[in-house]
Amino acid sequence: MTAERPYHHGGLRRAVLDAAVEVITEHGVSGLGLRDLARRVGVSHAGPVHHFKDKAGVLTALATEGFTLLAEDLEATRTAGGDFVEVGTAYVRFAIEHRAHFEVMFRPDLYHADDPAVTLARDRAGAVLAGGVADRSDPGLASAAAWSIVHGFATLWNAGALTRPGQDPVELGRAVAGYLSRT
Amino acid sequence: MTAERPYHHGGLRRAVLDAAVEVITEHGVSGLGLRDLARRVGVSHAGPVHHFKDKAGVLTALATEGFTLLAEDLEATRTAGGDFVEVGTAYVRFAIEHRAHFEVMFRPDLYHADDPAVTLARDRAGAVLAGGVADRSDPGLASAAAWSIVHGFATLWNAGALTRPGQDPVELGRAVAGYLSRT
DNA sequence: TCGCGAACTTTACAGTGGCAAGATTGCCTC
DNA sequence: GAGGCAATCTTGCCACTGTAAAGTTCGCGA
Repeated sequence: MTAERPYHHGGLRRAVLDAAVEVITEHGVSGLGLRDLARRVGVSHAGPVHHFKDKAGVLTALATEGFTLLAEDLEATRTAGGDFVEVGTAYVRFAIEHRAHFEVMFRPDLYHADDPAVTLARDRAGAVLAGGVADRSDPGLASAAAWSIVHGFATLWNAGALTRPGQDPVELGRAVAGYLSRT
Repeated sequence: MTAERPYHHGGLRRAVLDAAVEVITEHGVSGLGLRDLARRVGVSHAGPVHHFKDKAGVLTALATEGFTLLAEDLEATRTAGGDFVEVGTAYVRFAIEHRAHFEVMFRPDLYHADDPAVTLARDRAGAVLAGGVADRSDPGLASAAAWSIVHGFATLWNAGALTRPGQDPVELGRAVAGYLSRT
């Protein structure tokens, strides 16, 4: 014991973000506290401020990270030759595996939504989503429908509104997404 | 002036709920404060406690009210002979017109989700949603898909992720819901 | 008329987010 | 190696929040 922690933490930023993910996954974003995060990481209550400025700053960083991860996931399945159902399934998988990130990403009232980094990441993810629909008559509408069905499924599942006993949510999501492509 | 307010407010419960809707609509549920609500209504900061017990109690009441209103809307359009697209459109309309209620309803970490009144109202709304699908092969899956697409559209719209210049969201929602019924 | 319970107020306390000023450290330059 | 500088972290503070407990006012039925 007596692991005298050094004055400089080293990876404070990363540690705070990880702790935030843990808290949000367990208690929801409403249970997030800046001081509590600092305690978990073993740092004084104002430690994180230097890296994030705000509580909203922490969530901004989380949202940015989330959109970036999502964009990478979607781009990967797309370039691997995946059709809409595959990309939609990847969307659902992301929402379930990165529940904390996902929850923050679509609550722009919680973070600095006009931050350059986050808007960039969001646009990148949006571009993949918009470009993957087959309907040529009204691409905007078709992509809205596609986004809606996978996003709705993911949201409802994470809110606990869709629980089906003993069913894998990702496979269920794939089946739901499949409903749209039978056109 | 000097409208000496009486010791007893009279309709405190209703007034607090209305104020909460106003605050959430403007600043999101993260901007909601119990003391702020009391101030807006013109009552001491502990006034609302007697009616709601908690801050979560206020949100529980709001969620209950929301699910009840939604159930009534959906039942009405159903009994008026509406098909899935009509019921789905009603769902979207509700989410947009009662944005504050809708935002709270699907954030069970914010309120007492196991409260008897709210579970009752939620089940009632759920029953209407589950019973309105045409697909006989797998009704559960079909209703999940139906719920997902309208819920996703409503959520994304309210989050500001789907803005189309000068388009009526309800009509857009109807078009999106229509994508699913072309089976 | 009286009293009882519901509705509201007052007071108090622990905890929160944000800010300012100070302490500590690694690093870069000479 | 020595000195200085900027990044990093701490301490102390303030206004504010939610919640609990005890006191005050009022409507209403016996």
